[in-house]
Amino acid sequence: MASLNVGSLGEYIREQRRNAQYSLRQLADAAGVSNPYLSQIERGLRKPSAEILQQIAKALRISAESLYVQAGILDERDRDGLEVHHAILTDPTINERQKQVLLQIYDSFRKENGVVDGAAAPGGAGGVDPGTRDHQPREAADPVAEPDDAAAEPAEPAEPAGAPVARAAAKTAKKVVRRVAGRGVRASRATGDAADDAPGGAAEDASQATGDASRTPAEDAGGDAAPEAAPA
Amino acid sequence: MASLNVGSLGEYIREQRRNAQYSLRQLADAAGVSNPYLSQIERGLRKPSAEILQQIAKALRISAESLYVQAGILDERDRDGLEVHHAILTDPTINERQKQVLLQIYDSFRKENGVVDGAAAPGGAGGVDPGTRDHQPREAADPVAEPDDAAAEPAEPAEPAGAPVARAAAKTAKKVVRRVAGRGVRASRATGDAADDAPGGAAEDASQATGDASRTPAEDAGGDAAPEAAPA
DNA sequence: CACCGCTGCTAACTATTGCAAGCGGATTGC
DNA sequence: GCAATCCGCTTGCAATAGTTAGCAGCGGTG
Repeated sequence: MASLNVGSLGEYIREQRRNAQYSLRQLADAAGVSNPYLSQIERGLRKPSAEILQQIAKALRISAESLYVQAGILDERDRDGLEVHHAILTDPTINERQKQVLLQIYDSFRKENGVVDGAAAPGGAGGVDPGTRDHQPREAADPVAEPDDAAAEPAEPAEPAGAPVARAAAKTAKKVVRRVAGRGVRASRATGDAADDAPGGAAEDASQATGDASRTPAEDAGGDAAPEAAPA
Repeated sequence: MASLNVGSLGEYIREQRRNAQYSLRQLADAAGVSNPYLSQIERGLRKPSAEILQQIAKALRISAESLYVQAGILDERDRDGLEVHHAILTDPTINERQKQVLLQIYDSFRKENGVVDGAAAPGGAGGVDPGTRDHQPREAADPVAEPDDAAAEPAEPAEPAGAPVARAAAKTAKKVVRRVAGRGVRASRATGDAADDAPGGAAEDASQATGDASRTPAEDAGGDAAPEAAPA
C-alpha cells in the first residue's frame, strides 16, 4: 500500500463523478460496486483493485489508465519516449515501414528538443542478488522509489501552422522522410533486414539495447555490485 | 475475478522466471513477496494485486505492463490507434506542432491501410442508466466483455528502405508534411488556434469527437436507448 | 404535517490477499 | 551414510477488500 496515494485517487474519482453529474449511488450502480464501498474509496479509506478501477472507469466513460496512474498502478512518466515507441511498434493498423518512418520522425523530434535517446529498458534496474542469504525477504522491493520531483514542464503553447516552429518540425520530418525513402536498396530484393537499412543512429542504439538485454536478471544479480532493493 | 485469466498469468510468470534462471525462492526474495505466495500465483491459485505484479516485474526486469496485460488489468488490443494517439499527445518530449505532424502522418498511414478513423472515446460505451431501478447492482459491469477472437494478424514482414511500400510510406509522410508546413498563416500572428489551422480531416474529426464528449455520461445514460452493462 | 425517494454514511459481515511456520523430497558436501 | 541446504509446496492465520443491512438528513409532494 505504500506506493499508492489513495487519497488522491479518491478525490480524483469523486471529481470525475461530479463532472459526470452522477450521484454516489448512480455511479456505484453503473460500475457494479456497492455504494458504501465507493464512498470509502472516494474518502480514501479503501484501496480498490484494478478490476474495481476498470469498472469505475467504464462507468465514468474515462480511460482505466487514468485511474491506474492515480492509483500508482501505472507510472505516467514511464510513458515518456518508451510508451510512444511501444505503442507504435505494437500497433497492428500500420505496416512495418510506416512504423519505422514514424519512429524516426519521432526520434528526430526528440533530438531537436534535446531529449537524449535510449529510453530506459522495461523494468529498470531492480531486484536483489538472490544468492545473498542475509537478504530480508520481508522488505518489499519498492516498485518505483522516486523522489518527489517538480511537475513535468508544461507543454509549449500551440502554434499556428506555418510558424517558424511548425516549419522546423516539418523540415525535420521531411529530412527523415527523404532519408528513409532515399536509401539505395534495389527493389528486386524481396527480403532484407530493415534494421540494416535503417539510418545508423536508432538501429545501432536498438541493437546495443538488445545486447544488454541478453543477460538474464540472475546473471546481472550475480555481479560484484549487485543492486539492493530500495528500503521499504 | 471473472475478467482475469489467472492461470495464464501464473504460467507467464513461471516462464519468465525460468527464462531469467531464478528459483522460486530467489525470485520471491528479489520481488519481496513470500515464496509460498509466489508459488500459489504461478500455479494460478491466487490473484495478485497490481502492487505485487509491479514487484515481480521489477525483479524479473520486465515491464509491469506485460504482466498487467496477462492479468487483464490492461487490454493490449485497446492500444490500437487510441494508444498511439494518447501516447503521442501526452509525451512531454516533443512540442505541440511535432505532435500534430506525427499524428497526421500516423492517421494517413492508417487510412492507407484501410483503417477507419475515429478511435473510440476513452472508456467506450459503458455503464448503465443509473436512473433505472431495476438494474441489479450486484451484476458487475464487465470491463471488456469481448469474444475470444482469433489472434491479431501478424505484422507484415519488414521491407528494405526504397522498396515500393517504403517509398509509398515516405510519399504519404511527405504529403502530410507538405500540407502542414504549407498552410498560409502569417508568422506575425503570435497566437492562433492550431486546430483551426490544421488540415480539415483530423481537426474536424477531432472537434466532432470533442463535441460528443461534452455530454456527460449521466446525460448519455438518460437517453432513450441507454446502453446496458454486458452480462456478467 | 406526513410521506416518499434519494443522498452519503456506519457497522458488521464475508471473501480474498499475502504471510509465517513448517513439511517432504532432492541435491550437495563431508 | 549422514547432515546441511535448497527446492516447491501445504496449512493456518491476520489483514484487507468488498458487500449487506440499516441509519440520519434533506428536499419534494400531496
